[in-house]
Amino acid sequence: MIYSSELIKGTLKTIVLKLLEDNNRMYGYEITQRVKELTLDRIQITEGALYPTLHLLEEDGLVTTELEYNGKRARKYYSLSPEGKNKTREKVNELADFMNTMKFLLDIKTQSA
Amino acid sequence: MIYSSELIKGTLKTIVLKLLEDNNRMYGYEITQRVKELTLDRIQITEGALYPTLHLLEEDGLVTTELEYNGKRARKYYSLSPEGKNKTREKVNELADFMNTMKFLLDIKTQSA
DNA sequence: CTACAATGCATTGGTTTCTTATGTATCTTT
DNA sequence: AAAGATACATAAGAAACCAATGCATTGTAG
Repeated sequence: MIYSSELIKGTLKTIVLKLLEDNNRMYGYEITQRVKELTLDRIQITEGALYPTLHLLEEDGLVTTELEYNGKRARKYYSLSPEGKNKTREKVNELADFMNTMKFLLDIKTQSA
Repeated sequence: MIYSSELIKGTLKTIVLKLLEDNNRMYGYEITQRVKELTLDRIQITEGALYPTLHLLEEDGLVTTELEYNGKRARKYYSLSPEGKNKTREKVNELADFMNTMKFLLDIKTQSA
């Protein structure tokens, strides 16, 4: 099962922040592969979605970047800033809370009216 | 806590289908109120989001409608069609599966590389 | 050794989906 | 009588993602 793209909308930023929290620093392509691997191909982040998101996180001061070369090939490493770490906790908590609410909603069996 | 709107993106259709499955038939305004009530105000569906969604479900043949009058005030009741019932199961299962995956992703503590 | 796949960055145009605002009308409460 | 709640709906715009494309380097299969 590959999740319909609409489901992933709204969670991408949180996923990226969480991965950065766990891995200290990562580059873009690595993030797409890690997510694909961790979710057994169920979530496939496209580059057209990821790069704008990373750039936005940088603009917002949530991540810092370091450009490094592996031979001639450039890699842009992203790391959480202190604000980014706080934001990550916020977003993860919010998502966890949201999932509990949704779980409740989806389990409702009888109406009250 | 009121969830940031981006979180709700992509789940609205599933929420509506699930409510209709549980309640047999409902009208639009009732759906907004029921969701608000069930989620203790955490999820507030705006009418600008709900009505287009309901119309789309109808176009897709997932719901049928009956216009009824309570005095002079019209209410448009929505009910799941047989296809709508199948679709509801699909969407609910997909969302449940997605939430499990997200839960796993958010709990990851160490990197593999 | 050469073509193809994978790695790695990025942008652009378009679509979907939601938000905000507005509009109309009825019913209820103060 | 006014204000708020009920009940429908649409329109303009923004946000976020997708699909496609582009460029360049590195690894691999034939």
